[in-house]
Amino acid sequence: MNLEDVARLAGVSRSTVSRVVNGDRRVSDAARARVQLVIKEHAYHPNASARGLASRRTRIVGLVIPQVVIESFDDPWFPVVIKGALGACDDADLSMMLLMDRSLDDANATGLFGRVIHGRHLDGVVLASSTFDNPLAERLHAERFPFVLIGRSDRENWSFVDIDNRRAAAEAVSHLLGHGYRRPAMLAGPEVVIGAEDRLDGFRDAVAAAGLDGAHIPVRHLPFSQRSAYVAALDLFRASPRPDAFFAASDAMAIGVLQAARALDLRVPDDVAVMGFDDIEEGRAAQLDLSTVRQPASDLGSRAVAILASMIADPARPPVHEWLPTRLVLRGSCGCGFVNARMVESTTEGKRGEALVTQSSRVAELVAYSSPGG
Amino acid sequence: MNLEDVARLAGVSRSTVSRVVNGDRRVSDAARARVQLVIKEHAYHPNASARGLASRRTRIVGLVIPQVVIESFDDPWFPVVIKGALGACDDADLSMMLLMDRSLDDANATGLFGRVIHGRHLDGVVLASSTFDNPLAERLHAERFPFVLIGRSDRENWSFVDIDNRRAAAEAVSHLLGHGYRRPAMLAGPEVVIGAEDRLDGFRDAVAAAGLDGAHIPVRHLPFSQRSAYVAALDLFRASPRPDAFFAASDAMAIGVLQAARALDLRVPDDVAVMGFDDIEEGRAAQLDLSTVRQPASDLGSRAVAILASMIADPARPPVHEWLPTRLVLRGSCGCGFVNARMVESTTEGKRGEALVTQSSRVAELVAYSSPGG
DNA sequence: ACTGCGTGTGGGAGCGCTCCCACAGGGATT
DNA sequence: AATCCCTGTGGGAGCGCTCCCACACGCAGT
Repeated sequence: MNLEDVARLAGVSRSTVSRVVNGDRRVSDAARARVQLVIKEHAYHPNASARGLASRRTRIVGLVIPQVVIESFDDPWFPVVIKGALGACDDADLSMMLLMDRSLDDANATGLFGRVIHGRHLDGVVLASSTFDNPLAERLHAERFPFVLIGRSDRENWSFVDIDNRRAAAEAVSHLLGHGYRRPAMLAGPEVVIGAEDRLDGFRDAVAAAGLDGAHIPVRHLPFSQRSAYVAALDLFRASPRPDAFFAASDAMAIGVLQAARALDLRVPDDVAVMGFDDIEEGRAAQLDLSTVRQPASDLGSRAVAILASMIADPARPPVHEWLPTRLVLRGSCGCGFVNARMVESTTEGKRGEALVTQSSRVAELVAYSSPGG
Repeated sequence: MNLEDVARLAGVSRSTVSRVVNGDRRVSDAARARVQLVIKEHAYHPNASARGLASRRTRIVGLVIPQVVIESFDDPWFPVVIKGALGACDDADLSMMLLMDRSLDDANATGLFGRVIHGRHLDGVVLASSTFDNPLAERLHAERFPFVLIGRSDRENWSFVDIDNRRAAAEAVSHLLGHGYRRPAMLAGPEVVIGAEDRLDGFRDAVAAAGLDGAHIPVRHLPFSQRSAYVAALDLFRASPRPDAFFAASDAMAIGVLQAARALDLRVPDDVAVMGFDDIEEGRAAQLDLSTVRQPASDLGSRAVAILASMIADPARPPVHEWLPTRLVLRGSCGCGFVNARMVESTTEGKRGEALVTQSSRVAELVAYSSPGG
């Protein structure tokens, strides 16, 4: 069953069928009705390859998974991004191809870069790897291949979606320090990841704003995993002076800190307070009572795809920089529970008013707080 | 840059270039060398759409994510399957498209089934949804579209890869009951999932083998999530008689049981023993000390793709039923820790000697065990 | 009547491959 | 010397679409 067959059965030309299939309005109602009937009765579906060949559009977009994520797939952040991206693809009538970073690194012809990008398998890609050094994006840009980053970039003409990591982190840490803790420590992510460094900068902003001397504050750069954080926290807990508040760059890491605290019989938040980042499902378990920063991982994926779709539709489109809102979620581990404060939530809007989701900000109503540490 | 251009530059015909590109051996060394040089110098890559149109092969396979998984993406099992599948695609020079189950359910022409399957976007699909009722597989089979299931099926002519859930579960529960617990309970998965029911059957096998009366043993059908298990376990702990051993159909559920035990100040494994299934990364954290059944999730994904690739290459190929090995991983929560037994591991080979991975079986050396429950 | 324009329709020429068939030339077989 | 096969090569005919151009037709403006 192909276009020609449908045309014959409907008593029209190939062109007319093509117009009906592609939603061209310049078709008479009578012809359209006949064609649609034939299409439905014979379950006709246009051949993707033929379409791709003729139109130079495959309607497939790629989602590139960074090597870091593939290695430790226990980070629940990425699956949620995938889910969001997949939903947006569905809405835009696109298909989504999953690609591994390393396949694209390959400078040779044999790698996926050649086969997939040069072979015009895809119309564009979403890159979830927002590292400072990004040779893949560099190359895509050089070849004028449409792409969107998840995670900001300094390059003005690259499109991205991101959250304001620095501001969100600063806000969270300011809240943490507001409970009176004086010896904060940070478990930061890998140094090459922009978002991780932004969270560290936000941490430093808050530390400075609290009037603490940043010079002696411990900061550890680690993979985004529970295990690495567990080990690092154990180590820091044995140091002197012992930290009384931890800011972790991800919830998985924060859970590692909680485990380390439990292993050493330290009470949370009495002996040590913990603030995470992400608001993953596991962290929401009642017993952990983990305070954290909620980020819209699913929206990050879906907005990236939506922007990519618009770039593909209009290559002349100027680059888009979209900031999504985060939200401080206060449970007990930051000290709110300890001081018997009322559970509060406050909100960080997306930067520069570009936020798509707007949420009303509830003012914190802390009943009282005291300094547990020193 | 296309085939024709390469041919002209190399001084050969289009056909010869095509042969070189596709690894046809019937080309002289001289001609091959010249063509390869031109290809390399001009970074030529065959156009995927044109190839697909002419050869009726896209070299893209789909991985269908079940609706259940997409909804609760906190189950770390599936990302690992994806990772394995992606690796196998890379090896076989295939691309992988991610699809949602619901898109395919759509009986209408507009759904992905029409666009992707009928539109010949794909050469085949891997279905990770191994439910008893599987209309999607039914339809694919009816249309002679290549597919492989992850999870067994009763249909003889459908290919699948799976683990022997029943035997692995029976072995795990037998071990658990071997420590002397007399009031086991099971937190089973959703009733529609074949693998979940197999684990339940294995549980019942072990219960019967231990001479216990299965009639009064609590079994709860739940989603594969930590939270649902937490709630169910709390409930069961309040019943009388209180269970003294839990078998959970997944590690996430087992962790929910551990949390419930902690919430009620029950000691593990003194007051209650717990056995999980999956051996996910989180479950390996030292403090949880969770005994479980390790399953090769990554291999499940990669083998499914490999089998699919062979089916695509040879459509006449008889269906493949492949069983991968599991392994009982004994930590403390099953009672081994409690009774001060030596840490042991034993192995379940894949059924019928079809196992790809063979591991030597270490004989359990339990020093002693006693019945904590009564 | 001639021109102009907007709408609906048809047909040709690709898009860049693969696959089949034809055929040249050299060596082995009759 | 004629025949056969085997290897290496070239060219034609698609694959099933999209896109462009041509053109018929009706209706207003001159």
